[in-house]
Amino acid sequence: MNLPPPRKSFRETQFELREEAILDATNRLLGDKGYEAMSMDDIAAEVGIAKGSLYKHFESKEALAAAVMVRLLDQTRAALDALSPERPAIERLEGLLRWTLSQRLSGSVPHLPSTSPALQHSLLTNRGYMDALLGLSERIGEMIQEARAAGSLRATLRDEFVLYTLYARTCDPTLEFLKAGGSMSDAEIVEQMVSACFRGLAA
Amino acid sequence: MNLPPPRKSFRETQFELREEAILDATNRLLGDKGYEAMSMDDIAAEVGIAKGSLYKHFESKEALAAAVMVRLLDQTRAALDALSPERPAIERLEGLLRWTLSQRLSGSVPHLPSTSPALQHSLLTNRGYMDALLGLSERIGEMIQEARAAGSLRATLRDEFVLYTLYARTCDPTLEFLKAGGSMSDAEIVEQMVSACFRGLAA
DNA sequence: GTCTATACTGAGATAGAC
DNA sequence: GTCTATCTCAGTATAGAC
Repeated sequence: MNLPPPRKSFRETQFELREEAILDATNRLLGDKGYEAMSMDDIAAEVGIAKGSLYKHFESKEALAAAVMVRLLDQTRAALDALSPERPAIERLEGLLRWTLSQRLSGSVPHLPSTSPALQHSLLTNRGYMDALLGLSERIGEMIQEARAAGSLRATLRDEFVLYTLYARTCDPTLEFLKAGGSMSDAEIVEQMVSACFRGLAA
Repeated sequence: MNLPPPRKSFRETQFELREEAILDATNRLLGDKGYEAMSMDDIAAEVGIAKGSLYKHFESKEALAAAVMVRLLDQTRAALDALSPERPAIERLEGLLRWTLSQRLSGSVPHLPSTSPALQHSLLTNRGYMDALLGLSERIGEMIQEARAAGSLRATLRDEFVLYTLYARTCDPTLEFLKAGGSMSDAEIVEQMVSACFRGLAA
């Protein structure tokens, strides 16, 4: 029943490429300066277009930021599905954390908009964002329950606590401090974070 | 050689009381809405004075926020000194984390200004703040080395990683999500955070 | 659909009377 | 030192020409 995809005109392709470029630029700036410090002028300058043109693609700064977050959540879900399902759930959770931390260290925006209460609030009322977030959370939740059933998670910790903790690690300021310090490589930072998260600080 | 403290006039006392009230109000608003969302109008309204009067006490919004942070760091240092020095260092570190998390859940501002890149930057160039932060970090660093010597810390984790992680837990968004969820008491949240931080998510 | 130019608003900071 | 009123500026969003 699937129709063949309609052939896209040159103009349409150009339009979509530019839209991707806008999302990329916003992602960088958002990860770098945070939501409020990032102005629409900044984005326009980074992309190399006029500020007014941005509003032909996204109706507001909030909508633009939401689109970036949705794209990130979708990519994360894809990365999660790519993890080999034969491995134990606890290892898949570790793999997921490793992937999200690497993304963050490469300059991506954190998965949780913890740096901006204003953005946080607007996202909570955004349909597309909430769908993506709940969809991803459901998948992670299944893995948590699987790990729980296998006895791989500390019994005293609640499922929701585990879920939030995994999300929270992607916006942990420890990442930025260590990266700014410069004495550890990205790979080393990721390994220490994963290790501390799952096995704790104490020996 | 110490002179007796000069007797304070009624006016001076009133002035200092008001200044404390301003710091208290700012602390609440900062913990609640974050730095950028908190306007000087908000603070003035919360204290019950005119906005212009704020500037007779603090020369700018940044200076006011810095004063709040310095007060918090000093209180933390006092709380740390109050921990009984006979207990093992690792337990004192846990006690410190427990104290800072409780403060945060009671509405205080987090120890790290992770919610605002702008504030973060201005604080890094603020003499009083940096002195307080470095002083406190030095004390915590000593406890970390003591715990390290006792073999109580995971060998693969660097000292600086442990230090940053302890600071970072006070601005962990997991706290707010769990508190907003309402299914856990403050005490339970603190215990899960401390447990997960030192002993990890995995069983 | 992209540009330049501009309207509008919120918020930090200041002036001047009392 | 506190108030009211105002200045100033940055930044979101829109208008209108091409």
